[in-house]
Amino acid sequence: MAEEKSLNFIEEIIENDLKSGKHTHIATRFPPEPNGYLHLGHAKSICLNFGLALKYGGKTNLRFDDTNPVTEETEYVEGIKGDVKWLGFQWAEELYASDYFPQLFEFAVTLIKKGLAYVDDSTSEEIAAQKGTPTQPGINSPFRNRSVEENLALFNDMKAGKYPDGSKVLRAKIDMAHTNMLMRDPVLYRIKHAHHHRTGDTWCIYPMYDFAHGQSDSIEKITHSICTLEFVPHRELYNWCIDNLEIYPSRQYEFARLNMTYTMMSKRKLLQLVNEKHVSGWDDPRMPTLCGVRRRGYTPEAIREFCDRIGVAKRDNLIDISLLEFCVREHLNKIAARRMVVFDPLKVVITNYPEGKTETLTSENYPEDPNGSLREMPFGREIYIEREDFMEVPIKKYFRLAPGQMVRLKSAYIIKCDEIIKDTHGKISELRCSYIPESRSGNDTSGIHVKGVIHWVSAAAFIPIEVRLYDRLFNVEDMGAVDDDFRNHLNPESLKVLPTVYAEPELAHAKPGEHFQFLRMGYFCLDTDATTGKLIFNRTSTLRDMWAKEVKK
RNA sequence: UGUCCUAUGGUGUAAUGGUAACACAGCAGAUUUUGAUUCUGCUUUUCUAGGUUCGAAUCCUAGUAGGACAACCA
Repeated sequence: MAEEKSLNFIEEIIENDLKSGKHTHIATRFPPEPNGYLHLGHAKSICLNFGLALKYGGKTNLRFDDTNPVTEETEYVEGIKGDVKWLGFQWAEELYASDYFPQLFEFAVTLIKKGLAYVDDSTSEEIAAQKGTPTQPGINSPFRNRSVEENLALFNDMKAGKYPDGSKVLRAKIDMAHTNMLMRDPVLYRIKHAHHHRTGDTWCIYPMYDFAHGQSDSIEKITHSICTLEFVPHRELYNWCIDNLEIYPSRQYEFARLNMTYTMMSKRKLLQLVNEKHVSGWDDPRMPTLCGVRRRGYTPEAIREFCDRIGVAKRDNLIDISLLEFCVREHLNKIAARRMVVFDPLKVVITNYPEGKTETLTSENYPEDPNGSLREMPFGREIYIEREDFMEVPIKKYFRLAPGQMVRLKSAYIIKCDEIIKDTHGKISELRCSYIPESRSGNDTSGIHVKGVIHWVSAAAFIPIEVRLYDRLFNVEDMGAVDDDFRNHLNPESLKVLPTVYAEPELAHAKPGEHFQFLRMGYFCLDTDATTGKLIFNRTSTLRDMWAKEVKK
């Protein structure tokens, strides 16, 4: 029997609706506005909406909320579709709020005829002033009592393009003293003589979110319209429209959006980072965008697992980014092929290894898998090891290489450090070591046990590659709490490029989309900037590092 | 001096009137040809005050704290 997982509050609502017979099936939707790329916050919503339909045997539409032509572009539509697919979900139908413009126009006419909407000539400043404040009631617009006939004529003229932008709006006629600001005669339609990415120049009036979203849900017979908490006050208006239009009663439910430490999910601010070139683009591997984390090497499996673990509730949250990293490592540990790469090389000459001799050693690609494949690695008299893996004066508990000490070269031999060679500046330029011929991995008969195991590459056969090391984008834990400019908190060390590091030759065959673990260095993947002549790898994530913590103490 | 939403370890999420649990993080230890992985153990929790009840994290009331709402954005 499968372990019973407790339900989140939306699943509870759905199960009750199914049990009570209110619904026989469910329909959800994911409604992005095509004015930017999707980020991890959207991933939470995608996993929720698509996951619910999958779990309860319903369907999920992908609907673009494209009611504002001045900020929306086809480029974003394509990006969003690619991201949803990459995450692993398939929508039932690809739809656009703009498909409903004719229907939405008729809905507006219906409200006018019912005396529930009017054309207002007030300026946006005047309308704002009429609204009042959360603690003070608003006042009626002087145009509030126009006749149905006049409103109808005016609204048709708005549609016909007789008025310039901003000169008139259609407003709902509700209650300027309502405690909910959104119910104080909200704007339903505005004039924008702008080219729309789908409808072109057919329209010069566009519906507002509140007049498009609920009705679109209703048209598609969405049973559970799931959105984030900031739309809670909109629910009253959402229901008002549906009730007065007497259309299919979709219902809105709100959950808390995802917030994460050391990053930021505001699409507006992410766009600013892109435009001001603080990052290389929407898909910069430091960005919390889906295209960014994909380029960085995060897997859809890891992100889905993350979304599953963070849960769904109604209280504000700040998720520790280490949970995301945990999910990424958990998946990558299983699927990443192991390779050896030396970042900061220190030459080692094995003095008792015959000059001119080379041999081929094998090492496992997937050590977690007992039947995993092997790869071949050249070994010779001269190799490079990580400079960090040698200490002239070792600190306590250091069990790597030091004068007179032994260490194992991963999948090769045990070596002992005999001599240090320094350059004229006193910097260590080379190590002279001797190896134990009987200690070869696989048939070690030396009987010697060493605790330290380090990675290495052959000095005669390594290939140069570039690696890009990423760290958190911001150096403040809770970016939601900063009150000055968010750009003041960008982490200047979020990207470190190592143009030439030494990799084992097998890495030359790396293909886009493959994941690797560079032994002891982290998880990496080929960057999209890589060419056949120049291999560039992104560090997806570091490995957990208990030694670094030990050293700090 | 309004309306609405929310309050459980450091961070998240469960417990649906009946022994407060799980994950991440942190700390210790075991294993390890990656100081990784894996395994074991430990630290830490119901906002406050009343009330209902045999029994309250859960229900009620009040308070406190945090968040949302005054775009012709979504």
